[in-house]
Amino acid sequence: MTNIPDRPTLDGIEDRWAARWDTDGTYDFDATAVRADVFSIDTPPPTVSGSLHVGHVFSYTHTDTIARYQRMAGKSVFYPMGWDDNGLPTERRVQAYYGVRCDPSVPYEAGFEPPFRGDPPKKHQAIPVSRPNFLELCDELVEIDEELFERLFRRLGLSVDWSLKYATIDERSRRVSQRAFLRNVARGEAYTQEAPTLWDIDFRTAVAQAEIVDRNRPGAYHKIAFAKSDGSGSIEIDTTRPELLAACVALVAHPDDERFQPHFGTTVRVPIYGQEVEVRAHELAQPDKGTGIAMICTFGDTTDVTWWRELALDMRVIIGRDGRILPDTPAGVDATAYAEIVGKYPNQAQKIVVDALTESGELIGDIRTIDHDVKFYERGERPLEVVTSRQWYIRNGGKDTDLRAALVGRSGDVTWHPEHMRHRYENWVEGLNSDWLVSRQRFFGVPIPVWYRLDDAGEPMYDTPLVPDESILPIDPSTDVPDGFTADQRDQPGGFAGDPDIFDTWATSSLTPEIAGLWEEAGADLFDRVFPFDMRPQGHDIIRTWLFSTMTRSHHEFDVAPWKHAALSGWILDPDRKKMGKSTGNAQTPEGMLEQFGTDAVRYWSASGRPGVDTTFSEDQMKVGRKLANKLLNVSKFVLSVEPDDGSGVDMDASLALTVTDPIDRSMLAKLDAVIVEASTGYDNFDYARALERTESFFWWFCDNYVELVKNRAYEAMGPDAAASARRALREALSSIQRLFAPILPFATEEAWNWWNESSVHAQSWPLPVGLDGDAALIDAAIDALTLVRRAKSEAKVSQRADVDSVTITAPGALRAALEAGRADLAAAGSIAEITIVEGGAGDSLTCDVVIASTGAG
RNA sequence: GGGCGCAUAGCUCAGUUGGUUAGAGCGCUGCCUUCACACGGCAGAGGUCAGGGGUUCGAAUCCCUUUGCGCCCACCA
Repeated sequence: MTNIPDRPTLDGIEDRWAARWDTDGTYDFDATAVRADVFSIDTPPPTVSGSLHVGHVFSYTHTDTIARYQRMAGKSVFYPMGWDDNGLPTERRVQAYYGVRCDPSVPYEAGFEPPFRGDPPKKHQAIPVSRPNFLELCDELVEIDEELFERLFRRLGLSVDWSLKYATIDERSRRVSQRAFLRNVARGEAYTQEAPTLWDIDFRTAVAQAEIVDRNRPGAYHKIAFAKSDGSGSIEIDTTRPELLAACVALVAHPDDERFQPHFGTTVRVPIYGQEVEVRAHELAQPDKGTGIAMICTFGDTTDVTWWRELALDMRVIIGRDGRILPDTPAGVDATAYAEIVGKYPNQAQKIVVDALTESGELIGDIRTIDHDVKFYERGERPLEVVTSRQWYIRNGGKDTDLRAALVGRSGDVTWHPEHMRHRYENWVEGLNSDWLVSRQRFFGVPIPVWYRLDDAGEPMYDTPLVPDESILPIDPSTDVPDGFTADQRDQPGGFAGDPDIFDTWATSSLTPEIAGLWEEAGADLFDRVFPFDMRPQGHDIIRTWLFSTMTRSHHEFDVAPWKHAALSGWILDPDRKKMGKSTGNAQTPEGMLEQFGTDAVRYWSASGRPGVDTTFSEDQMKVGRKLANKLLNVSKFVLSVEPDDGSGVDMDASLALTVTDPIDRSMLAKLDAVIVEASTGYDNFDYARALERTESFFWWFCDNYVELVKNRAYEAMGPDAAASARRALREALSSIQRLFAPILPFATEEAWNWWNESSVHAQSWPLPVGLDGDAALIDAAIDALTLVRRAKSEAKVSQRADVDSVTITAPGALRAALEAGRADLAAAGSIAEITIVEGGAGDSLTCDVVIASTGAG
């Protein structure tokens, strides 16, 4: 029955069992299961640019433990994997990998060969390639990356059903993304608008509020005098951006500020450039900032946008989409002065303007350097500018208090793990101030599936976009032609034009439940079996992006939250408690860690990080995990090496209650029952760490105490019935222990399980309490006594095997019965010739007087 | 400025409705090559539970407060 190696080992078990699970389909989803029998997971699709890092291993392990538990608890687990491969990260990686850049004006070249495949030299000048060629290279590279990712995730033992794979750029994702968007358009939840937006000048694309981060940068206050137009003196303002003087359209102070009330409605002359601008009043102006009066430029920051809109000001645009000063002189601005800064970047223009101000005497006092926060695109390298452009938006409550309140309320549809993460979501939604900008002026992404009629002047008619029928999705409006038009009408007056933009990656990944669940896909009946999903696992850093955007789409489309539970993972911290960075040591790459410690050891470390809690990277914890996995193999070997019914004549198929007769064994099983309940409760609450802690704690106690105590009896030192009780209890406990550890240590448990079983441990049912009427506390007395005997031997510096002539245990009455029950086991475990139990002491404390045999004491 | 979290042994962390003497692992010290395991076992040392105040018969746990650390958001002329 058993097939136990002489020397159990963890080496090589990953490859062996991962391959076996794959061929056996151990983790296949049962697509016929009804909703009530399904546990569905909205797996985070990792960005496939670059490489996987320790954080991936950490958080994906958390999800996998829950998936494995739910599977064993009887659910058909829908656990797909997706790759987030569309969008800017891939474009950047393609540029760096092949040494190219996308230039839509370049014609397509069939059979194009990039100058490099990996690691172009640093000084290499990127060569321009056509958009279709660029997209081909994107497809090529993501395929390479995705293979790498899949290999690592398999090595990590994720119990994913790999047949449920998707990529956010694949045809299905494009179709789902476009379908959902078109429905948003039809219901008025998506709209297009020309407006000032934050703009990255390097990537030349608009960015959304959720992708903006503050970075602290040095800046400087410049005090500048604006002469009153009527010659009655001047007004001084402080600005950090003097280079925008040419874009100045007004000054603004608070309406209650008595210093400036006399000036409201009057005009001043802008230094150097000469345009006349009005002094205005607005509550957003802060009397205690700078000189209390600010210049408004179109546009220096988002406050300027607010003032420009609410005060109905003129526009003087000077910064272009590439971040350089535009060639055309704005109205009212001195052309000669303006020519000095044309074509410069803002920092270059600033020097020129400051020099001119210094020369003219309009720069007052010294420039005062400061550190201040500046808005950046989270992937960007230069500060964002505000640029006016036409963009698509999806309503998310940023401009609509009712919708905002509804989306805040959706938080209540979800159980958060840990609970306090709810606040992150609610705070973010409550603080929104704009709708969700979903269009991007980039290349590798899902095309926005609309066209525009062109009027007789060739101008697009944006208010009435032409939309495709859902049945032909996905489309690419740059090559597909709308109904009622012919290809030669493209970009012709009276014809049509395709929308040139793509969706931001979040606009597609906000639909992962719909993509993975085959929402509205032809012939599929999956969606109703999995939606709303049971679980959304993700990092807490992307609550404002992925979690919120998924919620928004589901709210619009289904009027329900897309999942029942949100499980938020923490960060990985360096051992010095700083953010995990590049460090030395091969163990800090996922591959190196898995190689050095073994998968189960790394998973053990991951699972010891409690949900939502930042966790220190700890090789020590991985060593402990390896020790645990090793111990599991060895104790399994021991338990299984004691044949269950070896010549005893005892019926091992009889009920547990009939075979397990010894109160000590029943006591152990009662403890195990409690652990099973606690571990199950932990997993039910998405707290794998608690389940692990309870299981592990019991396991070490089981090995160190119970096994040592009953070992001799199991060897049949006290007769067949006594042995049968111990053997049966040992096997019962082993079976439960292997299953309890299976979600955390899938490889070691599978290895040991297969020594005595035919099928995978991961296909077994989750252990249930056996419910024998054992007294969990009973065994503690015997173990306390055993510990005292061990201590006596340790202090006498003799072997634990040394013979003991006699032990006199002094214990209060309440414990004496318990000691009697364990008396024989204790004598055998401690090699004790004679045990005397006498009345004494109080509570549950006992003392031992140990007389070690003189012979053999050394 | 608003919100959230954290603070327990040298280190990493448990300690779920308040309940005897605050636990584990690592590290450290000593002992034991023992018939599951030397990738081992046994034992030991080590803590004013961040500080202060309060509630209670009883507080690491509940309340108030101070300090320190971290995160999110807002403001950024």
